[in-house]
Amino acid sequence: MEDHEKGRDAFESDEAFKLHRLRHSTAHIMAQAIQRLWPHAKLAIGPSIEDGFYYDIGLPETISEEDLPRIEQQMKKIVKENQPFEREEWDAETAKTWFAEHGQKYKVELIEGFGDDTVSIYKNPSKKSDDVFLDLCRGPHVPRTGNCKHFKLLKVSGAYWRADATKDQLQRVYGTVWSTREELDQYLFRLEEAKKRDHRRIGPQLDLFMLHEWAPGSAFWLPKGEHIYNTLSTRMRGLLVDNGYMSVKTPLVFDKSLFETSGHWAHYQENLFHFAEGHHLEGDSDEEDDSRILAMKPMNCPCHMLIFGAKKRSYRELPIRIHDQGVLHRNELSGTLSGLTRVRQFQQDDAHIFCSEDQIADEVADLMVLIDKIYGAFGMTFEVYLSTRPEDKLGDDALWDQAEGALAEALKRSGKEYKVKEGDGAFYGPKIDFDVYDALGRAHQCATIQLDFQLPRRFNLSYVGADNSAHTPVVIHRAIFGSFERFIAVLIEHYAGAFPVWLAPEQVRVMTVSEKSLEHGSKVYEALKAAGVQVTFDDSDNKIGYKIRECHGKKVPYMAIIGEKELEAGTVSVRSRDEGDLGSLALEAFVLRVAGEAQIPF
RNA sequence: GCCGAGGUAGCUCAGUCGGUAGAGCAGCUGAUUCGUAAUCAGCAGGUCGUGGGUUCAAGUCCCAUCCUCGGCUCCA
Repeated sequence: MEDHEKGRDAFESDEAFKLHRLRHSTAHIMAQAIQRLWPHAKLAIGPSIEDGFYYDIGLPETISEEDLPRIEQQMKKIVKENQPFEREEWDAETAKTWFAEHGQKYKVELIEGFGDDTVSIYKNPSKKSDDVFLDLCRGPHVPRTGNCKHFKLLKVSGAYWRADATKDQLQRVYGTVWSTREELDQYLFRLEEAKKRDHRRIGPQLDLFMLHEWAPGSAFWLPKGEHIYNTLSTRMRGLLVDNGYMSVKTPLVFDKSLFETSGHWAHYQENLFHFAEGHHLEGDSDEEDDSRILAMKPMNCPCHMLIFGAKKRSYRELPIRIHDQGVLHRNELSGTLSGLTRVRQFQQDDAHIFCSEDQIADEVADLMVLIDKIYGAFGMTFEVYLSTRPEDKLGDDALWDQAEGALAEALKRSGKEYKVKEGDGAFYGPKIDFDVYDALGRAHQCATIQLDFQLPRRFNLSYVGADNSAHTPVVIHRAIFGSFERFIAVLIEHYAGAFPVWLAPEQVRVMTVSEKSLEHGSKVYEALKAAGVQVTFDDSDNKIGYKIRECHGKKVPYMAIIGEKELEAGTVSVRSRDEGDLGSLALEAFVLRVAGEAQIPF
């Protein structure tokens, strides 16, 4: 096989393979450029990633964004030199010695990690100097550096050697590269578009939510955002109750015993907010005394275990489906917080289904129908993944066989294509993950279905079966939106803030052309309000053009413009956010239209 | 938490070498009564994230701290 074609089989398509090769090769070019600028730079790894590449570099000086143009310039020179990529097989010991002599300790560590007798090296000889850049690399690469013209460096950040916080902190330089100038431009344009849709920009702009430094990681939902939140949560609750769920509210603060039982205290303690029950003033040695330790729940499942366990249960009751939108707190690392997508306080459309093993397939099949319906209503598509038993799992193989079989069966019944991620399940059970795609084609993890054999055991849960003996129920953890916070963030970006009428916090804005139409405008406003429309009235004495412009900025779906013509005819002049001027409509017809579009489509 | 960048009026941003804090939009007041994406004028708005320090003098320099942002999964 040609050197440049090695590894083709691992990719889905020629296109994907070529992009990988291009990206990985450009990472080498960047490494060479950086080494020209900082000869003592220690190279770590430089893989291709989705849409680009990065290279991790150990360097005492910091590389800042201002250095990127210098690096790019150097890279352009290397591209122009059109150096070949030449593969060589080296004896591992020889390679280790070479890299050690050149101060490349990470490469030495990598070679030791492989444990192979030989390693492959890629050389980039330069015609202009004796300088030969070489790097430990599995390959493959494009034939020459001249193949990597359309790149751009994007950002620098920190990253740990081998993703381990106890190891050296390296500097990671990210870049992107494409086969053609057009593709590069398109990608950069997409980045710009995504920036414009960023929920952290649009959210405050549209008065949906705000953040404050005194509540890091927790959102303030302002009236318009609260309306969206409430629309989604109320509808979801109704839908689930219609589908045989019971809806509950459960406590926020618990004795730590609950989490000792659930396992969170042992495995999740660093993410729990906890405190002593006794009354303490600042400076007291708070939790060292003998008072009880309380913790805020990070998940609802332990509460639902208590509810199930509070009564003697019969197989006739199963499945028991408990829905709970309880407020959850997780003490995420300060550096990981981000807008609404990574928060410390949130709510989920959470539910736990307690059932027997042979009910799993039916339950999951029903969920697939719900998930399909809901994401369809938002115009979003999704991909499905089945994650199977990992190596360090709990429970015997027979149980896993049955559970994985049940999930697979449910997926088949749903008719959805799905991919299997072998070994990617949780230690306590297999799961189904959903990648939801927004309007920009970006994937988000929202819905999830996870089987759990362990938690019911930890809580000693049982039900009496038809055979009059005790059985342990299986628990299905499931969410459709996932966290409302994250889901609304996804929606804001999906719609770019231009929500459909049924979700829009302000559906119609009535506006007057002049003072002369105040009275008729007021009537229209009242009529819409009486019909249950989310309507506001702009009776300011600004010019109509100004009002339209302002309203457009707030992405209100409909403007009802009221002037003297409308007063005489008893109509409204309607301007749609998406379709522009719709002309005159009878008031009743307009009300009907808006009310129709205000129906929640799931 | 760690590495890097940032924080100036409600928002977007300017502020040179350390020498009296600026603009546009938004807001308020007044005028204007107007037909589909910005009417005019005036006024007000600031402990420059917070706390220390250096200096005759700090938005600017130094230290600490908080928050926000880019990352810390993609394994040569």
